[in-house]
Amino acid sequence: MSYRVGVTTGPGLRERKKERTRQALVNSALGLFAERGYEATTIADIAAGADVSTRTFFSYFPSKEEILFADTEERLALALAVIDQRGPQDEPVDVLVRATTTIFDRSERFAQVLGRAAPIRLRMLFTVPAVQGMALRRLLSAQQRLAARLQTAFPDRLDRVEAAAVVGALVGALVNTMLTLVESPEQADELVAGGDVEPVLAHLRRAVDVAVRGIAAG
Amino acid sequence: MSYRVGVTTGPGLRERKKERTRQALVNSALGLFAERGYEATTIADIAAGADVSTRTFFSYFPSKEEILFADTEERLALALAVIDQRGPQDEPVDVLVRATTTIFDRSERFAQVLGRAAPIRLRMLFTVPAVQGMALRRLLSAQQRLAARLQTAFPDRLDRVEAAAVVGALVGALVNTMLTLVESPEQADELVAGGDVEPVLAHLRRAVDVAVRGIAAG
DNA sequence: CACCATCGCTGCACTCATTGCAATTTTGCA
DNA sequence: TGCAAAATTGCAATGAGTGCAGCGATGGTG
Repeated sequence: MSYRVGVTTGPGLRERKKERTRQALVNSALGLFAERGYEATTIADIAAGADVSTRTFFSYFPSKEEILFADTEERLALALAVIDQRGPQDEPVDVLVRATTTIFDRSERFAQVLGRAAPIRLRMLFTVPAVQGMALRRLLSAQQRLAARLQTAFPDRLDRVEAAAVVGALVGALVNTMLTLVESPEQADELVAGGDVEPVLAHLRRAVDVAVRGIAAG
Repeated sequence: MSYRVGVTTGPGLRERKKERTRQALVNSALGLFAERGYEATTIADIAAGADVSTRTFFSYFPSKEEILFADTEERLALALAVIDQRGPQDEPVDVLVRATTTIFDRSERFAQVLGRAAPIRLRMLFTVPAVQGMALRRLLSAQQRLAARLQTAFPDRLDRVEAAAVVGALVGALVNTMLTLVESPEQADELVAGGDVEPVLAHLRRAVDVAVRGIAAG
């Protein structure tokens, strides 16, 4: 058993290759989804496009849906980090709103900075039930993690239940509002394609406001 | 073309037979799910248990998941009705909370009055991703309908976006809290099997409170 | 009552996602 | 160079879901 001292041995060839294959799969999938649509693309197609066997696809992603969410973990991590960096004067709300809008800013929001995945995913969200289901399951799990982290950041302001309720209220308001504003894949496409984003954002701000000030505040 | 006057001709034989088959399918499915679990039950099994062909299953339910939700429409209708019956003095919050707790009372809450479906569904919710996804999709759609109805009930208090935000906040808080409180299928089983429900309800009341008074109220 | 247009049920063939298994190939390291 | 672990692959099988065409039951109609 020898130790690797001195040299910064990055990830070995194995790791790098694996990462490349992963990327190839994601690229292949996104390309095909965008071109022919989700249903019309088989896993065999995706694998072929990445030069691996069909069977190998499943050692990278457990299902066809998952590949559309390959980038989300990292975005959640970003939001969690925002929570960790609470200032001493911050209220839980401040931090949470900041974290949440970070996600929205960098994701379901509109193309520019975004990777390729988000716009395609957004479209599939409207057209493929399985994808919508997966998105919602991930959203719920993300909420749980946000709540846990928020509670950690404010140990003497919140208990677990309060944290969950707070996160749920904010995210719930945002999501339901978003769905009300953007009802069809066409509208989604339009926004992604650089439509006028401001009115949507304005409404989302109102949604945040409702959650923050309470339903009763009307 | 003749008119059916006088006699109250109920649904014809065709309809009645169809309804019976539908019930048979639901019963068969629930029985098998409870007995062997969801994955271990094939659609062929379900169909066999209802004395119809496999193919016929799909003319009643579009997918295996759907059969677990055969009873939900009616419960949503109940909640919508509660909204319609707003009193002149009611605030939107009052009505909404009343409607929402109606749903919780009669469903994901605990066995007693409930049909057979709810407890089984609750268990599958934790163990079968596809079922969870379906549940969340339905929940979102229910939120949209609740929002629309609430807006109709308070035309000059709410616009569509506010209504969506309000409903989203309340339901979001409830759902995320619920998930925090009940984390495993075992806990769910326990509650359904008549465990002590009061502490859970107490927490849910706090969640409602958070949503009503606002995240900031801490 | 006989007749016909629907409607529902069924079997069949097919596509595709997903999984377990066993054989083979690649990579990391001694 | 040589071996053990890890990754890739092909193969076979299961099960969900769909389109299609034939067949019998049902509900009027004359």
